[in-house]
Amino acid sequence: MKKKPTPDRRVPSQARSLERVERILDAAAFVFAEVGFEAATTEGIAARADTSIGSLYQFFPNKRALLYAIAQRYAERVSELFDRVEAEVLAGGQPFGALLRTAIDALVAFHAEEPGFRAIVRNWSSHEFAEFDEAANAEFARRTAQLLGKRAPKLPKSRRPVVASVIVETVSAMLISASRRKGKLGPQIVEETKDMLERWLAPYA
Amino acid sequence: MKKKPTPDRRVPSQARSLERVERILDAAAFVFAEVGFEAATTEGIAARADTSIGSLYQFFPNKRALLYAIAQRYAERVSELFDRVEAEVLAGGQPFGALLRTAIDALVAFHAEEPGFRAIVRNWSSHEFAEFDEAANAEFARRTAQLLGKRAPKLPKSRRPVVASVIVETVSAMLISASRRKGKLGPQIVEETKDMLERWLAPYA
DNA sequence: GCCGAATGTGAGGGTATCCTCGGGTTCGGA
DNA sequence: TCCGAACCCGAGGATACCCTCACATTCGGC
Repeated sequence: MKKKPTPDRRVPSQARSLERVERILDAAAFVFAEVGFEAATTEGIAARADTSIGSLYQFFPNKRALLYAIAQRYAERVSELFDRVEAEVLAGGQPFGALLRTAIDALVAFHAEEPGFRAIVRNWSSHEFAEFDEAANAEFARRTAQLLGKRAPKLPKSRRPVVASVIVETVSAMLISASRRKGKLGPQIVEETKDMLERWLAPYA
Repeated sequence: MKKKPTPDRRVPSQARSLERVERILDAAAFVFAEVGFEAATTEGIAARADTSIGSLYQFFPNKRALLYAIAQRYAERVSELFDRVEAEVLAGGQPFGALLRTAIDALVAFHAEEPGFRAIVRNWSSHEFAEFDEAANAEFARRTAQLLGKRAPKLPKSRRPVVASVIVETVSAMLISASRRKGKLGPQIVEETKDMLERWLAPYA
């Protein structure tokens, strides 16, 4: 529990180092998603990025900065996903249930194909990253609550934040548990979860 | 990723050592629940148990054995909780929704007051304990599926295991997320989750 | 081609933590 | 009371891993 001096790092400017930083982040995302943050080693990440441990520390002050960088890289992508859902809401074409299902499918696909996102979701609720967890959850819950305001008018305004929290927690638990199962069970879990959420929320639409 | 030799340990026989083992387990449960498994140190656990690191390793071959021992200690208690719910089901007095709510309340209370149980649930889905996670989940899901067979006859038999899995994952995610919130938000999350599960499952009753 | 800045490297220092081990202490049956 | 077994202890060996640093290499404007 020491204070971290957090020494400054060089900001990459040449194309060579920019590409190297990208490779390091990809490798870190892969390794974090694969074995978890604690078990991951910086040397392993450097090796997988086909570079040296020294280069890694040229650009990242410490291991945790890697996770933060990945988070930042994906925050925007998830935010775009929200944007798209909001656009759908404004277009007003889809019924509530279909909208929910589409959104969840998009998240599941994103989670499946992006090791970076998996790394984030997996370590989401880790002890080490309580503040980060809090911030991410607050952001997602806030936007979810906004959507509820538009598509679930029968839901009392005071309950919106809580309902949004439950949605966010339920969906992220689903992502993790579904991705851990082998065979057909994963997709089945996703489908049942969609049913659950839809039936729960439908009366408020 | 080495093979663990897992050397044998002495089995406590005298009252003195039995009590010491209990103290060590209590301390381990507390520390694991407090800071997480990875961040916990065996020396810290020994200190909190008011004993020495040497004594700890007299009875436990390694750190992970502590978590397993705690799990075993609580497996029985949770099993008893299931027994009670099953008895209620057989008695047949309570309507489905009330039964669900009672069961969840019991779990929430248990989770709140037992650091051992918190330690287990928290590390439940940790990477390091995949096999253990699998086993625990399978057991809880199996019993939940049985209960569904009795109280949700309209649910197709083939969907029972999946629905049971979703229930188990949702409830454990709820336990963790609710216990992390300060103030009234925790209990509110519990209430909303109960609503969600009840509304989802009611049509199958 | 020259040269300073940017970049790359990996052996090793520092530290944290798991677990052992040899020696001392306490217990409890005879 | 006696004695072997059970128990307790904590310094330190072994290991793992984060991160630094001094030096080598490459880049790119001139």
